[in-house]
Amino acid sequence: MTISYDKYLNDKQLEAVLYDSSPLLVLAGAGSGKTRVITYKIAYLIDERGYEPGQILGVTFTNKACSEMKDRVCGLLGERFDIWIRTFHSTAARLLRIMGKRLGVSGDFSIIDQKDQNTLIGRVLQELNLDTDTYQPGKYVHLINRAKDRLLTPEETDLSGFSHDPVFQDVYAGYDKIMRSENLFDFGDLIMQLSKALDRNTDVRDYLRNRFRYVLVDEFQDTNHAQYVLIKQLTLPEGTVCVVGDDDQSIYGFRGARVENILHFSDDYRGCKTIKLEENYRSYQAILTASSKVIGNNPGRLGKTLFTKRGEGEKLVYCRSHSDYGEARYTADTITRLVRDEGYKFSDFAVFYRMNAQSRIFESTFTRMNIPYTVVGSLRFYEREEIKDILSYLRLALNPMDEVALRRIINKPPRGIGKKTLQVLFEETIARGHPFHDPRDLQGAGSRRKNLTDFIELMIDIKDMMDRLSPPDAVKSIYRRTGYLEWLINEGKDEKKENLGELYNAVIEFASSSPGAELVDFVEDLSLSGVQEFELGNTVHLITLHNAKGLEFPVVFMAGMEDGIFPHYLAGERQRDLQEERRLCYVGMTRAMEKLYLTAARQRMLYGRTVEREPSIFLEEIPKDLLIKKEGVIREQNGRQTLRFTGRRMPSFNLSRPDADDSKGKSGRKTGAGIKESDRVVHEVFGSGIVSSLNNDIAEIRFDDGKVMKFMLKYTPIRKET
DNA sequence: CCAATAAGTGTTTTT
DNA sequence: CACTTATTGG
Repeated sequence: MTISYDKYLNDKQLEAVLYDSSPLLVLAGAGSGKTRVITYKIAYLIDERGYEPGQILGVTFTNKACSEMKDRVCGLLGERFDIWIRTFHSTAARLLRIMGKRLGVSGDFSIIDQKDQNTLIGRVLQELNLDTDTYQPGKYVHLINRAKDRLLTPEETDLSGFSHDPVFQDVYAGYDKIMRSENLFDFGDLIMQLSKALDRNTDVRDYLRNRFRYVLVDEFQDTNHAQYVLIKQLTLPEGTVCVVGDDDQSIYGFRGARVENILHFSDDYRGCKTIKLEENYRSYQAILTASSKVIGNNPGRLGKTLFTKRGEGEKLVYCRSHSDYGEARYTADTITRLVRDEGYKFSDFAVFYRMNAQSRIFESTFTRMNIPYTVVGSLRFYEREEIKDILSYLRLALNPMDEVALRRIINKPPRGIGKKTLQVLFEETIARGHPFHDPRDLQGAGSRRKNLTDFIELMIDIKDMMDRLSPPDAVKSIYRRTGYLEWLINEGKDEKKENLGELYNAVIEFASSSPGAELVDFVEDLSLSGVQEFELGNTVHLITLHNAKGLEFPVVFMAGMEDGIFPHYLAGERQRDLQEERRLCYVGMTRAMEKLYLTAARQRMLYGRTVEREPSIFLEEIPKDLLIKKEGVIREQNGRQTLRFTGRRMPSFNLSRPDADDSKGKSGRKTGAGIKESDRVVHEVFGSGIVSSLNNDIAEIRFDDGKVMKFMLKYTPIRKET
């Protein structure tokens, strides 16, 4: 089958898809069809270059990006479960689990998150007799994570170049000792341990090089040193690799990302080819010009200039209100007006903010104004107490050395096991290097001993249930056997009870989407915060700027455009940090397709007190002739206070909507709408066919050449035949 | 051991 | 403000 790639890609995109005679660096500007290039490239490699699906590895950063890429590849190629499309961390975790034996690494580790790290560091500090006031656990968690990003182990002789903290090395060593003895991995370990293990076992490294013949890396500007080294280990010297990124969208420096990796790429991969994608299919020109001006204040950029053929579009609007409430009110009013007068749906809007705490005022205001909304990703599912608790039961059953999990749930629900009894258990088991449930060793504990033996029995039962029952049944049994569900009911914790229901649903979903998978795999997914996002429906999205990357919306509000919030005051002094804030601003602005509103408040409630705020410096960087300024003020009217906004409303140009008729299909948005069973359709790649069945958004299509394939309709580039 | 209450504290972004 | 930790009394 020959795909007519040139029909669906512009010249640069096409070049990037077809080029495979040396390593490839694609500098993809915002909205330039980056994901489209990656997915078509995968299709090209398989269809034209003789790669087996299983020989391709696609690496992304977030679970969201990962599932989108999976879906889009699925839309293009049908279901191909054997293509590895995973996040960095899940790739590493999976490889460690599969290859653990050959790598000399225990494959059944548990994964701990930052909160767990914090409590663990707390214990280390206690053991070292350091008081947690002067030596803050959080600081050491951060330092340890950054060290791991740079592949620095605690054995490193020269950590002085990394941190001058006098006790850092001791804390790191103490932390590492516990991690190893309890068989725990943090996020940094997943990458670092794998990389180090591949260095020690070059046979495995060579095996993997051969297995993953072509590697694609998305959001390359967000890779840290360790991740880049890992990529090099997997792809050098052959260099069958394609990395895609945008130095202007690097916003994860605070967790070790190095934009420099893009700059070094051509040094490490000699003869590498660079292709820039600068045509933007998302936004009107006014939005692009304004955001280009802002990002233009950053020095040392590789330099791209985005352009669009879509036309100038409307000016940006900046509204400064008297308070945070006024800001929310202005946003709500504008949304209501645009829905009423210009035919927008609620799902066309997004409100971006710098800190999660900013969402509250929007939530309450939107509720009052009857605007449906969804807060995206603020309290991640797995971070909820009850979810982590159940997860800890599973973790502990799988890894009896996992003291972090043990401490968490041993008395939840209350089992009469307090500090003293716990101490006895530790002294007799884990401290001696035994799993906690080794019954040989349980001597002390006096009258509380029964409580402990009961608990040990409980955990053995849980392990047994996990081995015997299907994942959903096992989880349900654990709810009951632990007494956890009953406890929640008795305590009247309805919401938590609901969440356990959701967790159960997620397990069912998991079991049906990957048949044969075990609870271990689910635990791993959950630990890496990979829970499927539920359908958002027709709602306004409230979302942090960081989470907004990769998304797009017809109308965007950027809230809290105030000095101290954005740029955030903690990013203040260092120029590096300010530049990252500016890139964050750029990312936010370039999410907008049609209308972009920037809002601020003169004063707002922050941490319990009201503070005065000046406008963000980024506002001054937007050309004046592209910005309409408004002011929200309180007016006394008939003794009542009302809110008014100065400045004229923008004239409604009623421009054609970008995705109204995207006949060239190059923007890759919005596909498969309104398709029914037995419709004749044209698939962008495979040509004409008929929909032979359709359920749950999965369409089976019988193509005219007799081929039958299944597609996820939401992302499949098809339309009705005309 | 545990639940309830009081005092205290530290505030970004996320795999 | 919201969340964590320390203290108290049962």
